[in-house]
Amino acid sequence: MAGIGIKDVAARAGVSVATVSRVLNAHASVSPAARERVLAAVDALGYRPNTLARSLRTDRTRTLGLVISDVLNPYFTALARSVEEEARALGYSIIFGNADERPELQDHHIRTLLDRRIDGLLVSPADGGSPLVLDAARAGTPTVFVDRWIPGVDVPVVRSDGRAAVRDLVAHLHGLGHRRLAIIAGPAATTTGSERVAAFREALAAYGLALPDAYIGQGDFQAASGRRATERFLALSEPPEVVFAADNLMALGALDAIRARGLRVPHDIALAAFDDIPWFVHTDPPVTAIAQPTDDLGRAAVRALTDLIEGRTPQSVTLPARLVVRGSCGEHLTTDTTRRSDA
Amino acid sequence: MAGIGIKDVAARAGVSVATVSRVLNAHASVSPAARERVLAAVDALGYRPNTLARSLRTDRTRTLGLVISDVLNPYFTALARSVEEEARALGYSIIFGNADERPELQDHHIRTLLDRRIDGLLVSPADGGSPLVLDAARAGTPTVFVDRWIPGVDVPVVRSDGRAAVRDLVAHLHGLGHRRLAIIAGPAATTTGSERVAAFREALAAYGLALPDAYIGQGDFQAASGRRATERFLALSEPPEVVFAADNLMALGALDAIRARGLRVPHDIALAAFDDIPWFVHTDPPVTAIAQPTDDLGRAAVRALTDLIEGRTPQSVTLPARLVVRGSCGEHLTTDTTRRSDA
DNA sequence: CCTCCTCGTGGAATCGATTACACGAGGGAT
DNA sequence: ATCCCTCGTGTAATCGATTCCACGAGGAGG
Repeated sequence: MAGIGIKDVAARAGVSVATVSRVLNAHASVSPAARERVLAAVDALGYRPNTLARSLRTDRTRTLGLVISDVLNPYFTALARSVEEEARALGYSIIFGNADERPELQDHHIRTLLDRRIDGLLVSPADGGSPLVLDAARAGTPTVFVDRWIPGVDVPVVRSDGRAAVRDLVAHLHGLGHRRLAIIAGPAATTTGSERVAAFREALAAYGLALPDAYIGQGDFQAASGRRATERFLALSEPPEVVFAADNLMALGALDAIRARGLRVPHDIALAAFDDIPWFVHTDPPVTAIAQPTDDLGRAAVRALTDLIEGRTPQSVTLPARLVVRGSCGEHLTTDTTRRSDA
Repeated sequence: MAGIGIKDVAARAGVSVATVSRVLNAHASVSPAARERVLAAVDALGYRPNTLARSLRTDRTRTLGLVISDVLNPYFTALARSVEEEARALGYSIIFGNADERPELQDHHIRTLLDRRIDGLLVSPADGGSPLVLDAARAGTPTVFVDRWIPGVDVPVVRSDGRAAVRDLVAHLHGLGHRRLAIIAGPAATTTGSERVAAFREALAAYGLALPDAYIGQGDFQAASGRRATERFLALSEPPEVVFAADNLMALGALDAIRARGLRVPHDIALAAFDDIPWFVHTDPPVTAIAQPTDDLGRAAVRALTDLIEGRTPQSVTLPARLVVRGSCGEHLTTDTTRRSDA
């Protein structure tokens, strides 16, 4: 029923299937007359090649898999969007998998992506040691890490370096008089989870400030964990003056917790976040954040992956993040650097 | 190289490929001994069936296509997440396409989804008359509309009805003394674009209020259009007292415009939005919004589609939306009905 | 005029699964 | 003992493309 095949086209055009295939793939030589008739037949029948059959034969799907950590996180959806856009421009399709920050769900998606014989894999690993990711990379599936990576795996990495921006942030906070600074970290098993803490600690050290364990909240990059960590901070006998959330969702959770406690930002406690999102302009108060060049990251990741697939030598890329000061840490000293929401 | 096939498994297990296939598909009768050896071989070789070949033969991919209007819109990502979750529970995979509210991009994705021979299509059409969607539905691809639909096409629709909630909203606004109410509409070509205006107009009529053309802003469900429409409202000689944005992104744009103008919500102008998102709790001020039961919509849509695919009779579903009052329209009278961000 | 190449073309193998059909062995009924 | 079913299994066709190889026609060069 729903089956117009290459044979039907061949019959209508009065040629063999080989010739039809050659026309469709701009292969070898085909006479203008035959090409004409084939194209006419394709058109008349509304023929579309069966990509399953094609891929089975050629062992290429022109499809990339992208496993993102959390679709509900605006940072990752922005990343996904730019990845898809660049891939489309390069003639590839993207199949997404949403790991929801759960390693087993990540593995599920990687498994089904590999089963679909994608040409390459783009991952921001939800944990440090997923055996499947490692297997995939070792087994020869072209793989690129984006945002997060797994140390010791020889795979290109596209990410942004937030250290300078974190230093700027700490300078800003110190300048406002804050001395007791806390962080809500991501999972230690993720690079972004541990690196941001390290960067924060280093930056504090430059001002002779320590980062006591009680001021390190353990989160999982999701809102609920940000709320829990913040509640714990607020219950301390000496609560921090500033909470720095390692991603935007945990910052949301922190706001929830602060609000539930009846406190005000920044008067009672200051807040800053990693990852900038359009809503931060309009929160109460506007949130000071570290912005990543999301679109560039997505583009670079796709380019690295297609380079790998097509036999060129891929480049790891590290782009700088930058601090965007708003009002959530106190007195707003600089000129307004807020972003428009469609920036 | 990267090719462990069913033949290899058969050879190692000392059986034919037919037997291997039967074991893997829990088909007909296989002796326990043979089954045992096959499973052992599968395990030892780390064999994974080639889904391309399988689908080519069986003409089923156990994959559904979901074309959403905009990945950057939290409403749609929440929908996508629940769709994927339910599909996974039912043994299906999802391939997403992001239309970015652009009909031609929507068609591109529908095209590639059909080329991939998905078993069914879930669409929230970006415009009213995409020929491809119609073709797909008519050509026999099981199709379900979600959120938005195209009138006159005989396809199940899963959506929510906001009329009651809009009436509640208008009652709330009227009760606060507002009389000049404006709306930022979505594209007229989308059902959600026109219906929300109609519901708003009806509700106003119940209070003897009119909806002049000048108070209908034409948006496209994206932030920039919300900003433009709001700027136009503010430039009127008699600006509205309330702006009701037909989706959350246009509400974001409206906030941008209001803020740029140096005005305050709700003191200078009130704001309400269709679609509730976690950030609305923390904006300045918290935004009164109409919440859709996103998770239920996603689940119902997948069930309707799989019913269609598997030969059961699918059900169209309409679920009610509900008003969530916060502070953005003025004096906060009711008890706090804000949502926690992980609700 | 004969040979040789090139060009356009078609036949058929192939990718890796599923599945209709055939077949032999074994058990129960008569 | 004979017949017939059932059960487990293998052989081979098939899905819809791509692509190697062979082949005939026609032009160029000797």
